[in-house]
Amino acid sequence: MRITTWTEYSLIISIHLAKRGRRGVSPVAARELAEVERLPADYVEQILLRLRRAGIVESVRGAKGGYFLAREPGQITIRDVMAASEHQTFEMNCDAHPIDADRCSPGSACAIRPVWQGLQRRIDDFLGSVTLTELLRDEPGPELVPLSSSPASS
Amino acid sequence: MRITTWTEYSLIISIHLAKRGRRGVSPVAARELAEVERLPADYVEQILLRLRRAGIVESVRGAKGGYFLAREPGQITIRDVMAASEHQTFEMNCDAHPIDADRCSPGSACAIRPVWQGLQRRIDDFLGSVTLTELLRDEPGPELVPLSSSPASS
DNA sequence: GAGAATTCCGACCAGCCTGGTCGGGGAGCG
DNA sequence: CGCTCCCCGACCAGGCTGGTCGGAATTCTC
Repeated sequence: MRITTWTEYSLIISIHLAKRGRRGVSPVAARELAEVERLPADYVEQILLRLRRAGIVESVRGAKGGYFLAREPGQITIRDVMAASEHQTFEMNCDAHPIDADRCSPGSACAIRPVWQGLQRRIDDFLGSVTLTELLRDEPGPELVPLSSSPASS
Repeated sequence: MRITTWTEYSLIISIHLAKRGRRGVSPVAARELAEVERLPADYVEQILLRLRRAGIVESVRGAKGGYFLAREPGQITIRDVMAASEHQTFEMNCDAHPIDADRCSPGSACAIRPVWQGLQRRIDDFLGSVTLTELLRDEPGPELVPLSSSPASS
Protein backbone atom coordinates (compact mmCIF):
# COMPACT_ATOMS: atom_id res chain seq x y z
CA MET A 1 0.00 0.00 0.00
CA ARG A 2 1.52 3.27 -1.01
CA ILE A 3 1.05 6.84 -2.09
CA THR A 4 1.65 7.60 -5.77
CA THR A 5 3.38 10.64 -7.20
CA TRP A 6 -0.02 11.93 -8.29
CA THR A 7 -0.86 12.63 -4.68
CA GLU A 8 2.64 13.60 -3.65
CA TYR A 9 3.03 16.13 -6.45
CA SER A 10 -0.50 17.37 -5.91
CA LEU A 11 0.38 18.21 -2.34
CA ILE A 12 3.57 20.00 -3.32
CA ILE A 13 1.63 22.00 -5.88
CA SER A 14 -1.16 22.80 -3.46
CA ILE A 15 1.28 23.95 -0.82
CA HIS A 16 3.06 26.08 -3.36
CA LEU A 17 -0.20 27.70 -4.37
CA ALA A 18 -1.20 28.17 -0.75
CA LYS A 19 1.99 30.08 -0.07
CA ARG A 20 1.00 32.61 -2.69
CA GLY A 21 -2.28 34.22 -1.80
CA ARG A 22 -5.41 33.56 -3.72
CA ARG A 23 -7.67 35.54 -5.98
CA GLY A 24 -6.13 38.99 -5.57
CA VAL A 25 -2.61 38.02 -6.53
CA SER A 26 -1.58 37.22 -10.07
CA PRO A 27 -2.04 33.52 -10.82
CA VAL A 28 0.95 31.20 -11.10
CA ALA A 29 1.70 29.65 -14.47
CA ALA A 30 2.06 25.88 -14.50
CA ARG A 31 5.46 26.10 -16.13
CA GLU A 32 6.79 28.51 -13.55
CA LEU A 33 5.49 26.40 -10.67
CA ALA A 34 7.09 23.31 -12.15
CA GLU A 35 10.41 25.08 -12.54
CA VAL A 36 10.51 26.36 -8.98
CA GLU A 37 9.55 22.98 -7.53
CA ARG A 38 11.78 21.12 -9.99
CA LEU A 39 9.01 18.87 -11.24
CA PRO A 40 8.32 17.75 -14.83
CA ALA A 41 6.37 20.60 -16.43
CA ASP A 42 4.01 18.58 -18.59
CA TYR A 43 3.16 16.35 -15.70
CA VAL A 44 2.43 19.29 -13.43
CA GLU A 45 0.00 20.52 -16.03
CA GLN A 46 -1.87 17.22 -15.96
CA ILE A 47 -2.07 17.30 -12.22
CA LEU A 48 -3.33 20.88 -12.14
CA LEU A 49 -6.03 19.78 -14.54
CA ARG A 50 -7.24 17.17 -12.10
CA LEU A 51 -7.06 19.59 -9.20
CA ARG A 52 -9.12 22.08 -11.12
CA ARG A 53 -11.75 19.52 -12.06
CA ALA A 54 -12.02 18.64 -8.40
CA GLY A 55 -12.53 22.29 -7.52
CA ILE A 56 -9.38 22.60 -5.45
CA VAL A 57 -7.76 25.03 -7.83
CA GLU A 58 -9.05 27.66 -10.22
CA SER A 59 -7.47 28.72 -13.47
CA VAL A 60 -7.19 31.82 -15.58
CA ARG A 61 -6.76 31.15 -19.26
CA GLY A 62 -4.77 33.05 -21.82
CA ALA A 63 -1.56 35.02 -21.53
CA LYS A 64 -0.72 36.07 -17.97
CA GLY A 65 -3.02 33.28 -16.88
CA GLY A 66 -2.29 30.54 -14.40
CA TYR A 67 -3.64 28.91 -11.28
CA PHE A 68 -4.59 29.80 -7.75
CA LEU A 69 -6.18 28.01 -4.83
CA ALA A 70 -9.96 27.90 -5.04
CA ARG A 71 -10.55 27.87 -1.27
CA GLU A 72 -8.82 28.94 1.91
CA PRO A 73 -5.94 26.58 2.79
CA GLY A 74 -7.73 25.74 6.01
CA GLN A 75 -10.68 24.49 3.98
CA ILE A 76 -8.66 22.03 1.92
CA THR A 77 -7.76 18.70 3.47
CA ILE A 78 -5.18 16.15 2.38
CA ARG A 79 -8.09 13.85 1.76
CA ASP A 80 -9.50 16.34 -0.77
CA VAL A 81 -6.22 16.58 -2.58
CA MET A 82 -5.67 12.85 -2.64
CA ALA A 83 -9.20 12.11 -3.79
CA ALA A 84 -8.71 14.65 -6.59
CA SER A 85 -5.40 13.30 -7.86
CA GLU A 86 -6.03 9.62 -7.45
CA HIS A 87 -9.63 8.65 -7.87
CA GLN A 88 -10.09 7.91 -4.17
CA THR A 89 -8.10 7.62 -0.99
CA PHE A 90 -8.45 3.96 -0.22
CA GLU A 91 -9.84 1.66 -2.86
CA MET A 92 -12.08 -1.04 -1.44
CA ASN A 93 -11.21 -4.14 -3.43
CA CYS A 94 -14.53 -5.72 -2.50
CA ASP A 95 -16.01 -3.22 -4.97
CA ALA A 96 -13.16 -2.50 -7.34
CA HIS A 97 -11.52 -5.92 -7.66
CA PRO A 98 -13.90 -8.50 -6.26
CA ILE A 99 -12.27 -11.90 -6.30
CA ASP A 100 -15.46 -13.88 -6.34
CA ALA A 101 -19.11 -13.09 -6.96
CA ASP A 102 -20.69 -14.86 -4.00
CA ARG A 103 -17.79 -14.11 -1.72
CA CYS A 104 -17.67 -10.37 -2.32
CA SER A 105 -21.28 -9.48 -3.06
CA PRO A 106 -22.60 -7.05 -0.46
CA GLY A 107 -25.07 -9.58 0.84
CA SER A 108 -22.66 -12.42 1.54
CA ALA A 109 -21.10 -12.95 4.94
CA CYS A 110 -17.48 -11.98 4.37
CA ALA A 111 -15.37 -11.79 7.49
CA ILE A 112 -12.72 -9.68 5.84
CA ARG A 113 -14.77 -6.80 4.49
CA PRO A 114 -15.33 -5.15 7.88
CA VAL A 115 -11.58 -4.92 8.27
CA TRP A 116 -11.15 -2.97 5.04
CA GLN A 117 -14.12 -0.80 5.88
CA GLY A 118 -12.61 -0.03 9.25
CA LEU A 119 -9.27 0.69 7.67
CA GLN A 120 -10.85 2.97 5.12
CA ARG A 121 -12.55 4.93 7.84
CA ARG A 122 -9.33 5.43 9.78
CA ILE A 123 -7.52 6.57 6.68
CA ASP A 124 -10.25 8.96 5.60
CA ASP A 125 -10.68 10.33 9.10
CA PHE A 126 -7.02 11.03 9.46
CA LEU A 127 -6.43 12.51 6.02
CA GLY A 128 -9.60 14.53 6.37
CA SER A 129 -8.36 16.04 9.61
CA VAL A 130 -5.22 17.60 8.16
CA THR A 131 -5.53 20.79 6.10
CA LEU A 132 -3.03 22.68 4.01
CA THR A 133 -2.72 25.22 6.82
CA GLU A 134 -1.10 22.59 9.01
CA LEU A 135 1.42 21.81 6.29
CA LEU A 136 2.24 25.45 5.75
CA ARG A 137 3.57 25.71 9.28
CA ASP A 138 6.36 23.22 8.66
CA GLU A 139 7.38 24.75 5.36
CA PRO A 140 10.39 26.99 5.03
CA GLY A 141 9.14 30.54 4.56
CA PRO A 142 8.85 31.93 1.04
CA GLU A 143 12.01 33.96 1.54
CA LEU A 144 13.96 30.71 1.52
CA VAL A 145 12.52 29.71 -1.83
CA PRO A 146 13.53 32.59 -4.07
CA LEU A 147 11.19 33.00 -6.98
CA SER A 148 13.35 34.44 -9.69
CA SER A 149 15.32 37.52 -8.60
CA SER A 150 17.35 37.29 -5.43
CA PRO A 151 20.58 39.02 -4.51
CA ALA A 152 22.45 35.75 -4.55
CA SER A 153 26.18 35.49 -5.19
CA SER A 154 25.74 33.98 -8.62
CA MET B 1 -4.08 3.14 -2.28
CA ARG B 2 -5.31 -0.39 -2.19
CA ILE B 3 -4.93 -3.92 -0.90
CA THR B 4 -3.49 -6.48 -3.31
CA THR B 5 -4.61 -10.04 -3.74
CA TRP B 6 -1.46 -11.14 -1.95
CA THR B 7 -2.90 -9.83 1.28
CA GLU B 8 -6.49 -10.71 0.50
CA TYR B 9 -5.68 -14.32 -0.36
CA SER B 10 -3.30 -14.54 2.58
CA LEU B 11 -6.15 -13.64 4.89
CA ILE B 12 -8.50 -16.16 3.32
CA ILE B 13 -5.84 -18.81 3.67
CA SER B 14 -5.04 -17.87 7.25
CA ILE B 15 -8.70 -17.93 8.23
CA HIS B 16 -9.10 -21.30 6.58
CA LEU B 17 -6.15 -22.65 8.51
CA ALA B 18 -7.42 -21.12 11.73
CA LYS B 19 -10.73 -22.92 11.35
CA ARG B 20 -8.89 -26.22 11.40
CA GLY B 21 -6.96 -26.61 14.61
CA ARG B 22 -3.21 -26.51 14.73
CA ARG B 23 -0.48 -29.02 15.46
CA GLY B 24 -2.60 -31.95 16.58
CA VAL B 25 -4.75 -32.16 13.48
CA SER B 26 -3.49 -33.41 10.16
CA PRO B 27 -2.07 -30.55 8.08
CA VAL B 28 -3.96 -29.17 5.09
CA ALA B 29 -2.45 -29.63 1.64
CA ALA B 30 -2.08 -26.46 -0.41
CA ARG B 31 -4.00 -27.98 -3.30
CA GLU B 32 -6.91 -28.97 -1.14
CA LEU B 33 -7.08 -25.55 0.48
CA ALA B 34 -7.05 -23.90 -2.92
CA GLU B 35 -9.84 -26.13 -4.16
CA VAL B 36 -12.11 -25.48 -1.21
CA GLU B 37 -11.55 -21.74 -1.37
CA ARG B 38 -11.67 -21.69 -5.17
CA LEU B 39 -8.35 -19.97 -5.57
CA PRO B 40 -5.60 -20.68 -8.14
CA ALA B 41 -3.61 -23.58 -6.71
CA ASP B 42 -0.14 -22.56 -7.83
CA TYR B 43 -0.69 -19.09 -6.52
CA VAL B 44 -1.84 -20.35 -3.15
CA GLU B 45 1.35 -22.32 -2.92
CA GLN B 46 3.41 -19.16 -3.47
CA ILE B 47 1.49 -17.35 -0.80
CA LEU B 48 1.86 -20.16 1.70
CA LEU B 49 5.57 -20.00 1.05
CA ARG B 50 5.65 -16.36 2.09
CA LEU B 51 3.50 -17.01 5.11
CA ARG B 52 5.81 -19.79 6.19
CA ARG B 53 8.91 -17.65 5.79
CA ALA B 54 7.24 -15.03 7.95
CA GLY B 55 6.56 -17.63 10.62
CA ILE B 56 2.79 -17.38 10.40
CA VAL B 57 2.38 -20.88 9.09
CA GLU B 58 4.31 -24.11 9.50
CA SER B 59 4.65 -26.88 6.96
CA VAL B 60 5.04 -30.64 6.93
CA ARG B 61 6.85 -32.00 3.90
CA GLY B 62 6.31 -35.24 2.05
CA ALA B 63 3.18 -37.25 1.40
CA LYS B 64 0.35 -36.47 3.82
CA GLY B 65 2.08 -33.18 4.44
CA GLY B 66 0.60 -29.73 4.36
CA TYR B 67 0.28 -26.56 6.38
CA PHE B 68 -1.05 -25.44 9.72
CA LEU B 69 -1.07 -22.21 11.68
CA ALA B 70 2.15 -21.62 13.60
CA ARG B 71 0.55 -19.63 16.42
CA GLU B 72 -2.80 -19.24 18.12
CA PRO B 73 -5.25 -17.27 15.96
CA GLY B 74 -5.43 -14.69 18.72
CA GLN B 75 -1.68 -14.14 18.40
CA ILE B 76 -1.78 -13.38 14.67
CA THR B 77 -2.83 -9.90 13.56
CA ILE B 78 -3.89 -8.67 10.15
CA ARG B 79 -0.78 -6.54 10.21
CA ASP B 80 1.35 -9.69 10.55
CA VAL B 81 -0.37 -11.32 7.61
CA MET B 82 -0.14 -8.24 5.42
CA ALA B 83 3.50 -7.61 6.27
CA ALA B 84 4.21 -11.24 5.36
CA SER B 85 2.45 -11.23 2.01
CA GLU B 86 3.37 -7.79 0.82
CA HIS B 87 6.71 -6.59 2.11
CA GLN B 88 5.13 -4.05 4.45
CA THR B 89 1.79 -2.56 5.31
CA PHE B 90 2.25 1.01 4.21
CA GLU B 91 5.24 1.91 2.10
CA MET B 92 6.71 5.30 2.96
CA ASN B 93 7.62 6.81 -0.40
CA CYS B 94 10.06 9.18 1.29
CA ASP B 95 12.23 6.08 1.70
CA ALA B 96 11.10 3.83 -1.11
CA HIS B 97 10.50 6.31 -3.92
CA PRO B 98 12.10 9.62 -2.96
CA ILE B 99 11.34 12.21 -5.58
CA ASP B 100 14.26 14.44 -4.81
CA ALA B 101 17.45 14.07 -2.79
CA ASP B 102 17.37 17.31 -0.80
CA ARG B 103 13.61 17.30 -0.50
CA CYS B 104 13.25 13.78 0.87
CA SER B 105 16.47 13.26 2.82
CA PRO B 106 15.70 12.65 6.49
CA GLY B 107 17.40 15.88 7.47
CA SER B 108 15.51 18.23 5.20
CA ALA B 109 12.42 20.10 6.33
CA CYS B 110 9.64 18.39 4.44
CA ALA B 111 6.14 19.41 5.45
CA ILE B 112 4.56 16.35 3.91
CA ARG B 113 6.52 13.58 5.57
CA PRO B 114 4.83 13.93 8.97
CA VAL B 115 1.52 13.29 7.25
CA TRP B 116 2.65 9.98 5.81
CA GLN B 117 4.25 9.04 9.10
CA GLY B 118 1.02 9.78 10.89
CA LEU B 119 -0.93 7.82 8.33
CA GLN B 120 1.40 4.88 8.63
CA ARG B 121 0.95 4.84 12.37
CA ARG B 122 -2.84 4.83 12.12
CA ILE B 123 -2.78 2.03 9.60
CA ASP B 124 -0.35 -0.10 11.57
CA ASP B 125 -2.17 0.51 14.85
CA PHE B 126 -5.48 -0.51 13.39
CA LEU B 127 -4.28 -3.56 11.47
CA GLY B 128 -2.23 -4.61 14.47
CA SER B 129 -5.30 -4.51 16.69
CA VAL B 130 -7.32 -7.07 14.75
CA THR B 131 -6.45 -10.74 15.11
CA LEU B 132 -7.64 -13.80 13.25
CA THR B 133 -9.88 -14.64 16.20
CA GLU B 134 -11.98 -11.57 15.48
CA LEU B 135 -12.39 -12.66 11.87
CA LEU B 136 -13.37 -16.17 12.84
CA ARG B 137 -16.46 -14.86 14.59
CA ASP B 138 -17.95 -13.49 11.38
CA GLU B 139 -17.23 -16.59 9.35
CA PRO B 140 -19.88 -19.16 8.55
CA GLY B 141 -19.21 -22.21 10.68
CA PRO B 142 -17.21 -25.09 9.20
CA GLU B 143 -20.36 -27.14 8.70
CA LEU B 144 -21.32 -24.74 5.95
CA VAL B 145 -18.06 -25.33 4.14
CA PRO B 146 -18.02 -29.09 3.56
CA LEU B 147 -14.54 -30.47 3.29
CA SER B 148 -14.76 -33.39 0.90
CA SER B 149 -17.32 -36.03 1.90
CA SER B 150 -20.84 -34.78 2.36
CA PRO B 151 -24.11 -36.58 1.72
CA ALA B 152 -24.75 -34.42 -1.31
CA SER B 153 -27.04 -35.52 -4.13
CA SER B 154 -24.21 -36.01 -6.61
C1' DG C 1 -5.46 42.00 -35.81
C1' DA C 2 -0.85 39.43 -35.26
C1' DG C 3 1.72 37.12 -32.12
C1' DA C 4 2.93 35.37 -27.82
C1' DA C 5 1.70 33.28 -23.55
C1' DT C 6 -0.80 30.06 -21.36
C1' DT C 7 -4.56 26.78 -20.28
C1' DC C 8 -7.01 22.68 -22.05
C1' DC C 9 -7.12 17.89 -23.39
C1' DG C 10 -6.69 13.53 -25.50
C1' DA C 11 -3.38 10.26 -27.18
C1' DC C 12 0.74 7.96 -26.71
C1' DC C 13 4.55 5.32 -24.51
C1' DA C 14 8.15 2.77 -21.61
C1' DG C 15 9.00 0.40 -17.55
C1' DC C 16 7.42 -1.73 -13.35
C1' DC C 17 4.22 -4.26 -10.57
C1' DT C 18 0.43 -7.59 -10.02
C1' DG C 19 -1.36 -11.81 -10.54
C1' DG C 20 -0.51 -15.65 -11.87
C1' DT C 21 1.80 -20.16 -14.29
C1' DC C 22 5.42 -23.69 -15.10
C1' DG C 23 8.83 -27.04 -14.34
C1' DG C 24 11.70 -29.37 -11.74
C1' DG C 25 13.84 -30.43 -7.16
C1' DG C 26 13.47 -32.88 -2.84
C1' DA C 27 11.13 -35.15 1.34
C1' DG C 28 8.53 -38.42 3.43
C1' DC C 29 4.77 -42.19 3.51
C1' DG C 30 3.27 -46.92 2.18
C1' DC D 1 10.23 -47.34 -5.42
C1' DG D 2 6.47 -44.68 -6.57
C1' DC D 3 3.26 -41.42 -5.22
C1' DT D 4 2.09 -37.32 -2.82
C1' DC D 5 3.17 -33.15 -1.47
C1' DC D 6 6.32 -29.09 -0.15
C1' DC D 7 10.09 -26.04 -2.07
C1' DC D 8 11.62 -22.55 -5.16
C1' DG D 9 13.21 -19.92 -8.92
C1' DA D 10 11.99 -18.49 -13.50
C1' DC D 11 8.82 -16.89 -16.59
C1' DC D 12 4.99 -14.15 -18.58
C1' DA D 13 0.83 -11.18 -19.91
C1' DG D 14 -1.76 -7.34 -18.87
C1' DG D 15 -2.54 -3.14 -16.30
C1' DC D 16 -1.03 0.81 -13.94
C1' DT D 17 2.40 4.62 -13.04
C1' DG D 18 4.80 8.27 -14.44
C1' DG D 19 5.42 10.91 -17.80
C1' DT D 20 5.63 13.09 -22.79
C1' DC D 21 3.69 15.11 -27.07
C1' DG D 22 1.02 17.76 -30.16
C1' DG D 23 -2.30 20.60 -31.04
C1' DA D 24 -6.61 23.46 -30.17
C1' DA D 25 -8.72 27.30 -27.63
C1' DT D 26 -8.34 31.58 -24.98
C1' DT D 27 -6.64 35.91 -23.62
C1' DC D 28 -3.14 39.68 -23.25
C1' DT D 29 -0.02 42.98 -25.55
C1' DC D 30 1.33 45.73 -29.13
